[in-house]
Amino acid sequence: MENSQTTTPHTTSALVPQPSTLEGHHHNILVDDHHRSSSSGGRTFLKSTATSSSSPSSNITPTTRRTRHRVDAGEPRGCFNNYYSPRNIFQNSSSSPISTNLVGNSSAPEYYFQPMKMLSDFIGNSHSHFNSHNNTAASQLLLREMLQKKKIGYEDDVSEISRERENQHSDESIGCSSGVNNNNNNNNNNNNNEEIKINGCKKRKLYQPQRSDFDDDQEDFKDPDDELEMEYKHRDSADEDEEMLKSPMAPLTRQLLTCERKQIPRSILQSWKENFKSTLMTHINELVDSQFNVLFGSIGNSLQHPASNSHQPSSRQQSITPPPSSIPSSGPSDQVLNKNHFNGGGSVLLNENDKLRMRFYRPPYSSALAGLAASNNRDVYEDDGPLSLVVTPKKKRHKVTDTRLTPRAVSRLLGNGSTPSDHYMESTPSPRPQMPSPPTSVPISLPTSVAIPNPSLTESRHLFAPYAPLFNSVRSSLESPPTMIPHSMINPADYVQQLREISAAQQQAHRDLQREPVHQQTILERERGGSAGSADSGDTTGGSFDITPGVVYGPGHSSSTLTPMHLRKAKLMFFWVRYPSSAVLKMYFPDIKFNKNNTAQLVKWFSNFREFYYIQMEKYARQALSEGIKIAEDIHVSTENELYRVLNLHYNRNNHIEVPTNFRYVVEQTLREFFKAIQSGKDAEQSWKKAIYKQIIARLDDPVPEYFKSPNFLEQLE
DNA sequence: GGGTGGCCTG
DNA sequence: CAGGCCACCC
Repeated sequence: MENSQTTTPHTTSALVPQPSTLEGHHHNILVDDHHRSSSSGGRTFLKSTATSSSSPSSNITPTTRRTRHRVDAGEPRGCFNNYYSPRNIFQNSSSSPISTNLVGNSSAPEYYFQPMKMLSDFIGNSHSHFNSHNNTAASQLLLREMLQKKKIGYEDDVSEISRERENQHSDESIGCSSGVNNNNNNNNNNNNNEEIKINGCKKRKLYQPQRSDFDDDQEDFKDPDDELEMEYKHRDSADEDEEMLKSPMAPLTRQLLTCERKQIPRSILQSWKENFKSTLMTHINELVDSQFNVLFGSIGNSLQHPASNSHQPSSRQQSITPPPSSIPSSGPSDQVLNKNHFNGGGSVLLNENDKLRMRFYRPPYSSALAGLAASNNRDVYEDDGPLSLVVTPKKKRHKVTDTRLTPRAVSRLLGNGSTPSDHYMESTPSPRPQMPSPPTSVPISLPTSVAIPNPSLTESRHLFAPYAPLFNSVRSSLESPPTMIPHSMINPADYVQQLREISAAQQQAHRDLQREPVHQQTILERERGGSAGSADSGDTTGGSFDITPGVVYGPGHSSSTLTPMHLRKAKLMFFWVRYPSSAVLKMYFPDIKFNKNNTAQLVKWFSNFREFYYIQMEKYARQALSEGIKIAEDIHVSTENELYRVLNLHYNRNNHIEVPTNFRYVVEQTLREFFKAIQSGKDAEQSWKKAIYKQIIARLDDPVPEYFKSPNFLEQLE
């Protein structure tokens, strides 16, 4: 089939833009850019009215309004906008929280996430701790607790505090107003809403099960508040060992230390030890205090003392830290904070390992605290619709994955088995550069683009085990024995957490049961539990399941989690079907235990695939038109065409399979249809694409090969 | 009213 | 890719 069409090179090139051709036509090349930048091919509803877009001869009807005129869902007002561009394609990469996952995925697994829990424990413990020792006034306790929670919120983003302040500045008098008036630079209008709008979104996430705040944090490495992270890490790193040895969990601590020693220069450890004992508690207390003060400061001094007093029964530190204004309060911790203040500033104290960890490890503190604070605030301020300043933890997007880099590729990158500490590059959107992998024992991470599962990282190991050789290999080389010390504990910061957690384990029980790391058994039960168990209950505030969506106990066990591998598979399926029904999809993912959410997710994937597909179609159709093609039949798509390559790159990036020949035909037909529609000016109509979608494209679906149903298929994808 | 699919946005 | 929204369909 191809032959017939490709036989006439000149024709082909003329029709479907090919690189070489494009160069010749400067004009054409620009088309993309115009579209890209103006996001308009013709009508831009959003951005500009009559963008200068030089778009081809085709009319550009400046439809100024952005109102949705769609006659039919989806078939919009012909928006020519939003051509996908590399930028669009990669745009998320920088913000992808996935990077975190990588760590877990490759070898660090669930351990990695414990810090979050520990953090929560820590916090919780602190609370109870305080409370238990101060029964003086119930009211005070309550208030204190509230405050503390709030504080925690602040703490969450130490670095963000300033930001928060700016935002919430208006209400220094947090007391009553904090929850009400503040928070909202963003949500001024939302105060009245029952539902909390987060960044304009008030609905729960459909695909990403609601995750506890903690979990959320775990995943995201990338919070805006890097500084904060730095601060905490730093602070912690500066201190910790000895205390640990004396703690109840000494044995564990020792283990950790041992581990650490392997990585860290002795000298560093020594210094840590020396500093640790004297500073550990101080840091902790100060941390708490400073946060308290932040709150108190805004609320009023009157509360300050009681709080601080109640604080530490042991009264290790009574010092009252400076008011909010000087957030980084005085004291050791402050110094650290200041030092870290940034971008390298803190590096002074860091050795390579530290740095590494800093990248890999996301201190539970920040986000976790924020999350906790948020949740707590809800409790406390039940009546207040709006949440306190701290609240609105930004929703993190959990992109299932980016399969640009195959596991194999990763393994190649890994080479010796050490990790490509790609996190250094995590902000780089581009395809993973091959980084020499620093020999690190610490959290090993894979490039963010490596498939990491969705939220449910905790189970990544299990998830991938059956499928990806890569992961197995990685694990074999990198993964520690079962007894492996949690990576999370490697970082001194974690020690603190751990301490707190253990020492106060009992007290927190009431609160974070739901946050508990889910035991596999539990998970399994949940999954079996049917609807409830599945990540469905998105509504529930806690939606805890998402955390560990699906655990694969081994081949043959189904999971409710769609992994990057599944995504890859879905993309490949797109070569056959553009409009698969959910029923069909379910058939082809026998290893998935479907529920409402993951079904929707899968369907959404195809929707996204189509979107990309159609965007490309329109784009190239217009190019063809601009190149002077008069007859749709003159358009031929060969496997060499740029369009084809782009599509292949998108759906079959690593050439996992040979693209079915029919796909080329489908592409060609689609392109022609778009071309004809544009040529005839139909694109001026509201839903001009709809006809193409339904009458043409949807009918070109082919049956997906049976082998896609094979449980081994994913493995074959590597 | 639920399901579906497209558009827009991040 | 995901979230949200919306319009359509049944």
